[in-house]
Amino acid sequence: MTLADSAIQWYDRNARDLPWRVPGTSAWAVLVSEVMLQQTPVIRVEPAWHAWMNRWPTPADLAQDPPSEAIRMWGRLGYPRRAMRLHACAVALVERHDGRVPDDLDQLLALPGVGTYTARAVATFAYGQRHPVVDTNVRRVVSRAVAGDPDAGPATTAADLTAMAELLPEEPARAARASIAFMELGAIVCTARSPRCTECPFEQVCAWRLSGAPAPSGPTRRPQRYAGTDRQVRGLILEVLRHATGPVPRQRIDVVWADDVQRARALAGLVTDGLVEPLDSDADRFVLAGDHPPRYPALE
DNA sequence: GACCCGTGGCA
DNA sequence: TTGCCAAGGGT
Repeated sequence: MTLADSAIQWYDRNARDLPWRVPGTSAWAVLVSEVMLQQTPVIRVEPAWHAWMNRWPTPADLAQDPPSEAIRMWGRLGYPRRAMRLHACAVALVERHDGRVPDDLDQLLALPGVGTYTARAVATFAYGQRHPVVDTNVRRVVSRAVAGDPDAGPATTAADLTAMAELLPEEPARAARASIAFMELGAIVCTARSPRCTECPFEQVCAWRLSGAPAPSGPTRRPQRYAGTDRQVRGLILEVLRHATGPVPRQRIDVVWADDVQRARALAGLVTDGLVEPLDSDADRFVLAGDHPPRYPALE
């Protein structure tokens, strides 16, 4: 039995019940789930995904609202640039693809916020095509089971895709199932910390396990700080703007962080990224992108 | 390839 | 308590 076979067998008995896996889920719904799942845990994505799909069932629905609404709906999922790109993606789908999600890999890749992983995930899970789909889970599982390494090193896209391609069954539907099975395995059994090897279908064949499951050696990747970074300051500023019902005076932003230089840099970054817009030329009021106050009809 | 981009939960 | 980590993408 191949690795893919045993992974699929395990998946059939142990897969989580996730709403975007329900047969018949639209490609748009799959795409939204994939973008939300970029660096955000399933447990936090699930309610947000339901709310999002309920409000914007199709790309056209989202494209009709301003980016600010997408940023607000994004809530505290983190990396709000993803919300903005998902909105831009909806606009692109309307403009270039008649409001539908394309099934072509290159067309998917050309969409805002859609990279190597997400394009392949949509083509595979929404359209049943045969592509290697490699995320952090797959890289870890393959790294351990096949290469015998405790952890995958830095992502090397081409090599990762090649490695996974060799494990895929020929039949597309079964290849897709193998990919989701590897991902699920990495998510709930072959975890980064304290893997549950006794529950793993690869227990008897895993190269890492067979070599005694050595701990990772040498320096791992450098830790990601958060406290005190620009990211924290950006988060605090955006938090204020998300809850605002109108233009926010600079004074209300000034109070979220004491360091003038860092605060100004963070705000400028948000503007550069297109998440925030200065409302006036002297930049003393701010809004979320596209969130302009009503104007006097006489001026229109 | 290195670095930047949020947020929260858990060991 | 705090470091680690979570279905990446863009520059």
